[in-house]
Amino acid sequence: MASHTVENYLKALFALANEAGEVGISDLSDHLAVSKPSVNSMAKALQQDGFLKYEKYKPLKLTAKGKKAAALVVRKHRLTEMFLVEQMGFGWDEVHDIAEQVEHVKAPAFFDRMDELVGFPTVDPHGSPIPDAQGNVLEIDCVKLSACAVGEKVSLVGLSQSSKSLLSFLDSHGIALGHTFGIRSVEPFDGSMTVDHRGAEAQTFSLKVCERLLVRKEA
Amino acid sequence: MASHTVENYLKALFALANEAGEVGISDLSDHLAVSKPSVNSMAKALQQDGFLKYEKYKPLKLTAKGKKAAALVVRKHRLTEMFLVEQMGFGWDEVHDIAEQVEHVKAPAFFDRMDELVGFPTVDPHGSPIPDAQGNVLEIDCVKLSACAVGEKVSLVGLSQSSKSLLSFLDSHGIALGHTFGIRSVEPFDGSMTVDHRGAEAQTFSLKVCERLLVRKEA
DNA sequence: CTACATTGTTAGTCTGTTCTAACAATCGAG
DNA sequence: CTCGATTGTTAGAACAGACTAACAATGTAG
Repeated sequence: MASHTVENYLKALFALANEAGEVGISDLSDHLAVSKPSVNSMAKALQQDGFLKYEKYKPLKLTAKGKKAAALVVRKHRLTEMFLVEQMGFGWDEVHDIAEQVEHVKAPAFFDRMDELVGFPTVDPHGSPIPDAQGNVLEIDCVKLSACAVGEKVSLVGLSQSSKSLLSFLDSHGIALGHTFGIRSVEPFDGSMTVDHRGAEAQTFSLKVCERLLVRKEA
Repeated sequence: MASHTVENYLKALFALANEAGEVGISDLSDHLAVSKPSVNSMAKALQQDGFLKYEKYKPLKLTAKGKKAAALVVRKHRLTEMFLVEQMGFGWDEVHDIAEQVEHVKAPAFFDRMDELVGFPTVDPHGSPIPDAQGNVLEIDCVKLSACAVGEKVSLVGLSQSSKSLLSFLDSHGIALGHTFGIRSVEPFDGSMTVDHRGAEAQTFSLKVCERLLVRKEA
């Protein structure tokens, strides 16, 4: 199995490819807080091991093998988050850092048991999909709240780039996955949106917030 | 905090000191499956960091700081084992290897929560004491079964050097912590003992087994 | 189309942890 | 007390993963 470090590179590659498409050396360097030469030499190593297609000056591309390996790390991470919330009583804003550590444990039975104990979930506590044991990732049908129009009714299914500060923002506004919003108005100047939350009090979100909320349009 | 590797050295030092008193470079080398020169250089490093007192050709001695650090690693290991058995349904023979991995997680809250969820245990699933959060280890009042005499009644409180094979031996004989034994006879030739198990069927254990069973004499 | 900013690469070094080969100290049996 | 076995040490090298400094390629604004 891959080292702790390699697992982190794979996970980063996977995440960046999913949100940005193209992944450059600098992106990884920023994301992992590691120098560009370090990323460069790791890229060569990963290519050597067949995880990555790497050509000088070209964007980095995970191979099928790399994608699968990365998905399995993500699986361990997200199962752990789910377990921490459901079985251990942690808040959704506390689990990321712990899972970041636990995900490197090499003991399949440990994660299988977690999976079982939380009832084979398909999404983690932030609504992100949990890859299956073969490394397949289910695409979730959703759009950013910022891409919705006045009058639409939507429900919150996930977050893009959930950070501790976003999570506590949502907590403090009483917002959780599954809640519904009806879009009242969009401010043309700054893109902020006013919505009613669960059919009740109206709330206004900045564009920055709206870009992080992934919603599904209600029937 | 100490690296994965350093934690393993500390844990080994702690374990060896507890059963053998004196710890030599070779003991550690065997226990960790690492060459003697490696141990030698790590010994110097640990001394540098104040975990160890090291003098050429002298046995290794953990300092107070070293003992505490080691105890805290052991604490994480044993809490994890307890959690795996009590909350996750693993067998006592399955948890060592998983805990060996999980013990290196750096997230105090994670272990605190385990502690809470299993009710602040004082011993792990094999009867070994769990050091407290300050690194203090409670001594357990027990002797090897092999040190007991005919006619005594004892109860099993722990195991010394529990290995997978010892655990499955005990499982297959229906023996668990807390069970009582009455010593019927000791074979002078090979030291094997015949005992009655929980006041019922008689069983005979080899000396090797009797040296691994830690018992408390019943009132 | 050039010039500069961005991005990527090379070369060389450092730390942590490991190894082997060779040598030195210690200890126990006779 | 001495010899041989055990145990410990030194020296030297390897590998993974990271760094800085310096340089090269790329792409974009004017």
